[in-house]
Amino acid sequence: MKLQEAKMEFVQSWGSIGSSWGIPRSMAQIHALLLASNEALSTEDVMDSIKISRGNVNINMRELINWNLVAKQNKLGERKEFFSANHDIMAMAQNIVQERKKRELQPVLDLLEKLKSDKIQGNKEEVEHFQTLMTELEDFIKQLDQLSEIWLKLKDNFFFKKIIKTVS
Amino acid sequence: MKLQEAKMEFVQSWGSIGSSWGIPRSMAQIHALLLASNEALSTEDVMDSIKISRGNVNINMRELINWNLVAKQNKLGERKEFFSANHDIMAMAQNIVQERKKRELQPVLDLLEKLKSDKIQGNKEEVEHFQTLMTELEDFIKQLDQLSEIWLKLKDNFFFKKIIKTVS
DNA sequence: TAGAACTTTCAAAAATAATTGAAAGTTTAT
DNA sequence: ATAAACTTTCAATTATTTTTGAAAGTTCTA
Repeated sequence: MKLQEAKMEFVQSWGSIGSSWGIPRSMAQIHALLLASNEALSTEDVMDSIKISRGNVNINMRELINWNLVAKQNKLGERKEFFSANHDIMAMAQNIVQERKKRELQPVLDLLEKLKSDKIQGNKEEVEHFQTLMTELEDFIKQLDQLSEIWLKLKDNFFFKKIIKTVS
Repeated sequence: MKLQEAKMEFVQSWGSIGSSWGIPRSMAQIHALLLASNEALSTEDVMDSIKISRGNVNINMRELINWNLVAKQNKLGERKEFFSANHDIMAMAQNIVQERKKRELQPVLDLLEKLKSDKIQGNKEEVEHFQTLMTELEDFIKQLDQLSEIWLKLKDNFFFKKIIKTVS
């Protein structure tokens, strides 16, 4: 199998995976292409490789930059902009988690906060049931947060890793 | 604020949150409704509460049952089926994680496996770069797996919790 | 300051995903 | 066996999301 084919298969699959996690197919594909590429690519390189429009590359590249997954590069003597992925996979994952936490966990917390603080009127038992639910959901989300902290430690703390291994 | 309003606000929000995580809005809404409800509900109860069609309720309810988030119930003397959510939030989260792992992480692992095992032809340096990427992604996914194990422990092992607290 | 090289924007089009609803299927009671 | 009560299915419709591409905007060079 030629490298080019392998790369393209990877790009395709990463695209569909992203898609099922709520990340636009093109964004995931661009990311995969840059990850798999040794050197920085221009907008046109990307357009040609994955056959998508200029606008699409532009918009999704911006998003990847926002997520800190990709950075702009300049090549000496070239006017065009080039792009390269952050090749540290663990840092990459951290950024994705961070970003989704910010975008999608925060709204839940806000909602729960609001519904917990409001004085709710109704049948006592039912109100209690509802409020218990709100509290439990909040606890759960806090656990998720804690878990991502643990992961950070796990990632680069040898000592910590050992302890977990021992206890598990 | 009346309990009914609070519930409905929760149902709405849970719907949009689900939506942004790649879960159909109606499925998330039905789940929220059942979570917030003291007692089991019938298909018609759900149709009326969130104003969606019978078919929609049926299909999404089946999916919720597949995910082990909801169970069928029978009421004495009633012919209809009733549905109730699993009210243990942590178990619920576990099921969701499990389900997504199965559906979306497995395909990635299969892909990486395949691309790692194939003999890839091309410029040596580039091939190496590509293969390193594949290996790193695999490691990363394995870490995710490990993390979900740790979470299980964290959930119900007091001793473990303590240790983590100490080391963190 | 003109114009070439390049980037950004965004309304419209295309692709994808979710929902409807009525008909077909099933089960239960008499 | 029939009919009523209920559930399931799925082709067609509707809603949502993504992508396109051409025009507008920007920056650089001479």
